[in-house]
Amino acid sequence: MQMKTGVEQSVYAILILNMLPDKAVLPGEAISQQLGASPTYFQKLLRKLVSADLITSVPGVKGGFKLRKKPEDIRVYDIYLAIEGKQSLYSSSGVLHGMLDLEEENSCCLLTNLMEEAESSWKSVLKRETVASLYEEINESYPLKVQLLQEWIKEKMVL
Amino acid sequence: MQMKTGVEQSVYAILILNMLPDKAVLPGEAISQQLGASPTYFQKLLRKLVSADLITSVPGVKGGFKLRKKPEDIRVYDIYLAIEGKQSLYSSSGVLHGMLDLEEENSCCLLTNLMEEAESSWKSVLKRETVASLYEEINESYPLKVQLLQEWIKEKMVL
DNA sequence: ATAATAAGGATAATCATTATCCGCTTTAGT
DNA sequence: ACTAAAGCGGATAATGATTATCCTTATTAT
Repeated sequence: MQMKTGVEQSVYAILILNMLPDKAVLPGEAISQQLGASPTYFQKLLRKLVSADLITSVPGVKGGFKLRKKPEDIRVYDIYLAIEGKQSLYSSSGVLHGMLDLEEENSCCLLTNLMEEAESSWKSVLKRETVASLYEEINESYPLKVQLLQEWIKEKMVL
Repeated sequence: MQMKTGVEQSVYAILILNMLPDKAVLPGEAISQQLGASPTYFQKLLRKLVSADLITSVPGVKGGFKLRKKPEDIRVYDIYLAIEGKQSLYSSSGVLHGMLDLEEENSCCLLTNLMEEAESSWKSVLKRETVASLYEEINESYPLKVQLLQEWIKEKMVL
């Protein structure tokens, strides 16, 4: 039971896009290189972020990606959800049914309630932090490195 | 990102063992049949529960498994931990490092803190419920079915 | 001694995740 | 209009974790 690495990559990808000037756009390949991710698969991740309305894509020769929302309005949870999907961490396999030989009607499952509560507790923490607050943190911790990243972005961005 | 089905099976296995009279023991194969689980793989799960000191095993011709602790002292979390292991839900792949070209020293990772907090929030819910409370619930919901299960246990148990 | 059971290792089957490839569409620049 | 650079979407392969099976050994009641 491990979170997909795609979530981590997506969060940092969005942090990079957050540093992009307005109207500018960054090609997916540039981002994947900076993150050390597989370019082709990383494009699939970006697609999911687009589908989730977190970023927008511009096709064509000067195309690329940029944020769709303000960083304060993108929660880590949104990114998690975009990549992992809405499927819950636990899904009953009906073991209780077999064990007690239950009728179809009463399909309740002891564990399901508890697990749902646990999951929503987990999610609520992910909902607290936004891209804006992450960027603040990272900028306070490594202002110099962020500066360098800014310059790299200016090289690679288009428009 | 899905919890192993082994967690669900283990929880219900332990609920069955909880209904076992003192000194009695239940063969692993009987349990797996009742749960509709693969017998050989289910034995592996039982081994993990033994290693975690949640149940004890008795080898030999009248052998089987029984609870090691009182049901009030077995939390759902203990079972989860026994099966899933202590590995956390999120583990950083060092994407941030590559992105900012960080030195080894400052190996902190933005996301790791948040994810750890989320995970401990998730776990704290699993720590609330015990086998005893689960048994109460199930017995209140399906007293008749539990009765039937009791009888089945009396047939299958040994010692 | 035999039979039933757990223990443990090796290995296979299955499934989700990650990765690659290819053909298509869109658009800026010439 | 043509070309090149980018995103889009489908098919498919590679990888890795989970689940499942098999076989051999150890333990113990009869």
